[in-house]
Amino acid sequence: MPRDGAQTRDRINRAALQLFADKGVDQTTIGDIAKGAGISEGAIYRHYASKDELIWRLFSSNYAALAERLDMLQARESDPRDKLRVLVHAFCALFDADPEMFSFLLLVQHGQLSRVPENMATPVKVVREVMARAIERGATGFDDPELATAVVFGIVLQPAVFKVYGRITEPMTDLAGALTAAARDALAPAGSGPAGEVR
Amino acid sequence: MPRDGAQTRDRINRAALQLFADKGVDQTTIGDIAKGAGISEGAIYRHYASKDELIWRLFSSNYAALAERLDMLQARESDPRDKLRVLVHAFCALFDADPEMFSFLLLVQHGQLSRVPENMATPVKVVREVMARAIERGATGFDDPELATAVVFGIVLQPAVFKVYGRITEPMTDLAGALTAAARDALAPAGSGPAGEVR
Amino acid sequence: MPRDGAQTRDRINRAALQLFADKGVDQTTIGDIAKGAGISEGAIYRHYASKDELIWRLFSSNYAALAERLDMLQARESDPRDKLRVLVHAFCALFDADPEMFSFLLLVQHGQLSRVPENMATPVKVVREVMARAIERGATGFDDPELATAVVFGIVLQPAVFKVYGRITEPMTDLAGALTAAARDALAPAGSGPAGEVR
Amino acid sequence: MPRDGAQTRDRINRAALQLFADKGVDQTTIGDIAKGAGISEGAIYRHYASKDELIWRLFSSNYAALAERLDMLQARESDPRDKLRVLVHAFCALFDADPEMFSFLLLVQHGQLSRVPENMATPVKVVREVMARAIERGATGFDDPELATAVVFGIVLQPAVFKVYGRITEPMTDLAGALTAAARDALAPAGSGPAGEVR
DNA sequence: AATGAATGAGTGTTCATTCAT
DNA sequence: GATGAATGAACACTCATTCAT
Repeated sequence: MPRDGAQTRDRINRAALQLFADKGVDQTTIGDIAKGAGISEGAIYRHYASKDELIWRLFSSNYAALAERLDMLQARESDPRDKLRVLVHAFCALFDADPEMFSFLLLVQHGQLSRVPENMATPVKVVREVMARAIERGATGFDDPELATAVVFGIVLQPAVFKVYGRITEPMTDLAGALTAAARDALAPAGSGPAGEVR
Repeated sequence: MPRDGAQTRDRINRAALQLFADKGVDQTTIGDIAKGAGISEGAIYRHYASKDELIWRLFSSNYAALAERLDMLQARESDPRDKLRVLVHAFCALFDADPEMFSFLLLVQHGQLSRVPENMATPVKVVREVMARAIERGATGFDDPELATAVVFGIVLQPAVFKVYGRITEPMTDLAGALTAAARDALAPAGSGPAGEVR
Repeated sequence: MPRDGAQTRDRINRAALQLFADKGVDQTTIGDIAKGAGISEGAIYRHYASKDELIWRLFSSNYAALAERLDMLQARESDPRDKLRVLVHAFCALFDADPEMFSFLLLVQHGQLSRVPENMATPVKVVREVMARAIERGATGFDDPELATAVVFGIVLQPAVFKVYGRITEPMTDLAGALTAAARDALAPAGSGPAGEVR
Repeated sequence: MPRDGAQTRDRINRAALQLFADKGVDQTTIGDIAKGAGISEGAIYRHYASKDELIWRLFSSNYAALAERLDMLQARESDPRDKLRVLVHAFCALFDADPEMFSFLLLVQHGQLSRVPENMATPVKVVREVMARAIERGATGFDDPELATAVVFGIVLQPAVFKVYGRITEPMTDLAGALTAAARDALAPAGSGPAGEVR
C-alpha cells in the first residue's frame, strides 16, 4: 500500500478536477495542476504518462464508478418510476456533494466520451437501460430509449448548468423532487396528461 | 489573389463555424480556419482583430439573431402552450438546417456567455420570458421561471447532443412533436398528470 | 512637374517624419505612415520601393541639405568663434522650426549613418572642418578635431534631448547664446580659464 | 541540458546586452538572445516573463546601480569641481570597462526612461544634484541645473558615441582629463573665461 | 496611380514533455 | 521520487510587400 505516492496522486486529481471544472481541460496547464497540488511540474509525470492520460484516467474511473453506483441504486427498485426517482436524486446528490466532479464528468467538454470502450459502464447506459425497460412495460409514451434517455438527462443536466452559471441558487437536492416529477411527466404515456389540454 | 472582402469573411465564418462545432474553440487554430477558408493565416486579421474577436462576433451576432427570431415566433402566439410549441420547433428546425450553427451557439463551450451584455437578446431570455408568463397564468406547476427554462432547454438540447454523438439519427424536426409534448407535460401543473400514478 | 504625385510624396514624408521622431523607425509601420498621409498602404510603394528606401531618402536628402546650409553659414564667417556661434544658432533654430526634422536627423537612432557615402556632406563634417581650422589656428586647447567636434555636438544635442523629454522647456533659440558660450569655453585653450582654479 | 539557473540568467543578460548595444532593442529578437546565450528560445521565459521585462530589468537594475555608484563617488568630494571630475572619470571608466553596458544604459534608445519611477536613482539625477549645488555656490554661470546637466552629459556622451562609430579610437579614460576640463570650462562663470576674447 | 485584400516570413510567447541534478 | 531548468513544436499575431481590381 503506497502511502505518499497515493496521497500525492490524490492531490493531483483533486487539483486537476477543480481546474478542469473551473476553466476547462484545454485552458488548464500542467503547471496549473502542479501549483494546485503543491508539487513540481515534473512530478506529475511520476503519476501519469501524459496530460491526456491524466484526463482519461480521472474521467473514466469516476465515470464508471458513478455508473455502477447508479446501476446499484436502480437495481434496488422494481417500478420504473422508482428507478427514475432514485437516479434523478443520485445525480442531484452528486452535484451538491461534489459539484466539480459533476461538472467534469457530465458538463465539461473534454472529448473523452469518444474513447469510452464498448464494455465500459456509463451513466448514460444505466439510464438507457431503465428507459428501455420502461418502454417495454409501456410505462412511457416514448418508443426510442435513446430519446427518452436524452430527455431525462436534459432535465437533470441543464438545471445543473444553470446552477453553475448562477441562474439557479437552490441546492440540486431541493430540486430533485420537482425534476423527478418533470421527468416522470415528460415520459408519461400520451393521453395520460391533463385531458382536454393536449394540443 | 485578393477577392471580395465580404465573400472572404463569409468563408472565414463558415470555416470557423465548422471547426468550432467539430473540434471546439480551443482546439481550432487560426491555421485551421485559414486552411478551411482557403486563405493565408494573416489574411484573417484583415477581417478580425483577433481570434477572440472572431469567436465573439460569430457567436454574439448569431446568438442575438436567433433570439430575435425566437421572440418573433413566440409573440405571434398567445397560448403559452403554443408559444412553447413554436419555440421547440424552431430549435429543431435550426438544428436540421444548420447543425454547426446550432452546436456552436448552444452546445459548444466557448466561454462567450459571460461576455453577453445585460441588454442583449438571448434565446435563454426569450424562453425565460415565456416561462414567466406561463407561471403567472398558472399554466405550469413550476414556480421558478429559471428552473422551468432549464427543463425546457434540457429537453431540447440534450437530444441535440445525442444527435451530434450519433446516438439519435432521426432529424430533429421529426422529434419536435415528441419533444414539445415532453416539455409540455414536464411543465404541466401538479395533479394534471396521470391520476393515481403520482408517487 | 508632377503635381499630385509630389504632393502625395510630401504628405508621406511629413507623416513618416512625425512618426519616426515620435515612435522611432522600427515602431513605425507602413500602415501608420499610410494612415498619417491619408492614403493606402500600397500607394506608398508608388513613391518608394521599400520602407528602407523611404527612410534613407528622407534622411540623406535632409541630412545633406542641413550640412550644406551649415556650411554656407560658417563660410560667411572668418573667426572660428563666429563660425561656432552661427553653427550653434543654426542647430537651435532648426530644432525650434522643425523639431521632428531635428529629432529624425540628429537624435533618433535609425542606423542610416553607416550608409552615408564618403563624399556626402554631413553636419558632422562641417563642424569637424571648423574644428580642424580652429586647432590649426591654436584657437582651442583640443588637438583632436574629432573630439572637439564631439564636444560641440554633445553641448548642442543633449539639451535638445532634454527638451524632447520635457526636462527643458525654453525654446532652443533662447538657449543658443548660453550654449555658444559653453562650447566656446569648453574649447578654450588650456590656461585661458580662470587662473588658480584649474585642477 | 539543465544548468544552473543563475548562471543561465547571466548568460541571457550578457547576450542581450551585447545585442541591444550592437543592433538596438527592436532589432534584437528573442531568438538572437537565445542563440547568443546558447539556449532555446523558450528557456528565456523561465527567467523573464517577456522581452519587455527582460529589457526593463536589465536596464533599471544597472541604471540604478550606476546612479548609486556615481552618487557615492560624488559624495566623497566637497568641491563641485572635484565632484564633476570624479563623475566624468567614472563615466569614462565605465565605457572602457564595459562599453556594451555603457551603450545600453546611456546611448541606445529603448524607451525605458519613461518607465523610471519618481523615486528611482538615476545618473541624470546625480549629476543634476551636483549641478544644483554648484549653481547655489555660484560656481557656474548657468542658472538652470537642467541645462547644466545636459551640457555635462553631452560633453561625455557624444564622445562615447563617436567612439562607438569609430571616429575616436583612444580609450575614454585617456580623454577623461580633457573632458573634465571641457565640462569645467563650459560651466565656468561668465567672465572667468579668457579675458578680452569673450564675444 | 490608387486601393486594400492577401501573402508569407517572422516574432513573441506558451506549454507538454524531458532530463540532469 | 522530486525538482525545475531546458527543449521544441506549436500558437496567435504582425507587417513589409505584392497584386488583382
